[in-house]
Amino acid sequence: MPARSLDQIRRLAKNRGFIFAGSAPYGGLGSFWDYGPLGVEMLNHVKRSWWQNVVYNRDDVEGVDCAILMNRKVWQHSGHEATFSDPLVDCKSCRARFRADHLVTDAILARETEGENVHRKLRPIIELFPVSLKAAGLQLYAKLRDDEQDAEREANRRLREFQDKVSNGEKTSLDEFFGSLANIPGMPNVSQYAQLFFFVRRHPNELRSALLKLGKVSCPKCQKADWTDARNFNLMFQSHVGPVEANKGTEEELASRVYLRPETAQGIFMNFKNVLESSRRKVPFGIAQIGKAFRNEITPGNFTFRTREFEQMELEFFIKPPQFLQPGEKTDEQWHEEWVEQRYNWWLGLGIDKSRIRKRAQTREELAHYSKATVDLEYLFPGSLGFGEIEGIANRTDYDLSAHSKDVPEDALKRLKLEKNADSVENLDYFDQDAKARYFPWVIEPSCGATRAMLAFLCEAYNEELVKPPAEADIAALKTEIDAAIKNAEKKKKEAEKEKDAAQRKHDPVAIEAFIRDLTEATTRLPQSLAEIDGMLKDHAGAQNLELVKKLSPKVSKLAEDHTRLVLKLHPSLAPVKLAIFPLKKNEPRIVDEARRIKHQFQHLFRTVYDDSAGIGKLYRRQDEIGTPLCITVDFQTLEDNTVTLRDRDTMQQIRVPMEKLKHEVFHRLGMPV
RNA sequence: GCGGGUGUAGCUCAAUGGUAGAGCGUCACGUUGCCAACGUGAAGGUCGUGGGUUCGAGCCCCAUCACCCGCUCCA
Repeated sequence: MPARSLDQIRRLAKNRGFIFAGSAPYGGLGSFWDYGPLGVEMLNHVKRSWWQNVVYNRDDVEGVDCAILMNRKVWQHSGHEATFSDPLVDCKSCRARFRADHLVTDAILARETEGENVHRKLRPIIELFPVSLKAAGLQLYAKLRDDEQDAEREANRRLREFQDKVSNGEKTSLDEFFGSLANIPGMPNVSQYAQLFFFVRRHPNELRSALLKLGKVSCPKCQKADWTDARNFNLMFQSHVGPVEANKGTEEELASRVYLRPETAQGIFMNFKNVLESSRRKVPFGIAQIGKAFRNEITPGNFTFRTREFEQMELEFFIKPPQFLQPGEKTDEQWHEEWVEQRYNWWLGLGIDKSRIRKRAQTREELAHYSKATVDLEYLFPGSLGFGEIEGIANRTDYDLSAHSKDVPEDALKRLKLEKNADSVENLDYFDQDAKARYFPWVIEPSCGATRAMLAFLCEAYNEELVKPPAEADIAALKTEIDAAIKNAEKKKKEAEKEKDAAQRKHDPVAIEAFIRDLTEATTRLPQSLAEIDGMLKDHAGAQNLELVKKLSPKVSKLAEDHTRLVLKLHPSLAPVKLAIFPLKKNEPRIVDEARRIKHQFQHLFRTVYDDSAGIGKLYRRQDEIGTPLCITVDFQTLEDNTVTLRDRDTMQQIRVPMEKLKHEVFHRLGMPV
């Protein structure tokens, strides 16, 4: 059974030297993580395995490693500078800059407080103003979600119609839009302005721009109502090349500004021609790259799942556009499908269980405008995270290479919604000898997070196994205490239910109920579920602040620790340490010498450790915790017949292996070529 | 971003406003003939950080940071 919470993984990762919080002596820095001795080994293995899968094992892929900093124009023409999130607008009159969504919601609230149409349900929201403006929109959103999901869907549909009208220049107005919302069955009876809160927060810049204009929102600074279109604040980290002291936005500043790449892909596109010519490749072929990427995420979190600095493994696979295909050649759809399968199988091959990984085709609404189709691979992470994207395989058509080229046919520009590129001095196109045609290749892009992959593999490998059953009397006593804890929890639940004011509640009755249900169920599976219950008492949302649970928890922990082992069932190729060698008796020089000799024999091949600092049982458990697949123990018999015991991590079984067959046996079990 | 919660040794957690502790882990020595053995000893803390109240703060107040849970968001 894999990890139940990311907290377990975080603890193990810290204790054993996989992953540490960064800048610890200074209190850390939000969501930056350092990889320790074992972490760097494992991350390297993840990357090497990927490289093996997409580069070595194929005849049609080359690798590159590009600079993290690139000419700013790369990011302008890739679209990143313009379209990376938070919406900003400028006042054309006084050049002040504002968050578009804030402006709109501010204006709405101002009208509300002036007495226009304030509904009673809105009063508590208004009272929050101006401390938590957004909370107002969110509360309405929560209300919609809880009570009227159908209404929300219908409202969204009408909103899209409205947006289309605005962007097509058709005649419409806010009043008309809200009029159309009012007759949706189940729509909460709150004012138009409250509704607006909700929509402004969640919808795109076209709408925000339209609202600014239609709503006649005036500039807080100069009172004029003349706005630029809303555009997105970008999530790219900025830096400067060379010494610059100019103010932001000035010509001098812009001239030296660079961005830390938010994806590695653009470096590949920049080198399309270099690789093509230097490696004498023909389409179809691919270019792979592994490297760091940076995004100034608004909400990082969930351990290493979403961080501002992370590592990507990306492949851009260049193929013929559909119109040049000869009979029998693979279409873009077929290539896409093939890469989805290849990548999916990579995950399965490294031990991800089918029940926890899924392919999910993005819906048409989700697709980026250049993408024809995208399939996400999602892993079922523990706890609240749930299914999270670990890889996306996109069909990017000819968007990227066209976007960076100087001469692109008019019809293609129109189709791709691109402007003519006056900055580029090259055409990233390809002359196809067979088709006797010049074209911009299409691109299939499998893009995988290396650091996310490592997290998924850790979660998948995490196992707490019962190795020896506890005494029946201990189990019986434990059950009695659990019963008491459940009764106590039920009492707290009832107390919480009586308290009508949610803000005054000490407990969340829904969470407690789930906790009681889960705990009751797990208790029936004792003693197998011992470790599970231990974790539940510590991490379950409904277990927080329950007195008896707090008392029970250490007892369960003790019992669990005594009878379970923690083992990372990592695929051998991912395990940070492949082999550990122990002397059975550390005070016997002949045994110690022989163990060290064996370590020396293997250490140049892969990470190998020698350890004699504890009893043999503890030495095994230590290696189990970090996922070492094999342990070798040298004992007295070794001195007589030159054999050692080889112990398997997963089964804990040992066999005797003669020294001359040791290398063969180890290689075989590690899945390495003998 | 919002709401709730938690910050004390590497980890899990104790400690009426009055001398900072336990278990586990780590290290050293001894012992130990295969699955978290034992003995002795040691290291490790300005109690997340900064202010305030007080004769005195781990504990009370304010601020701030980090993390967790639930929403929200999401390359």
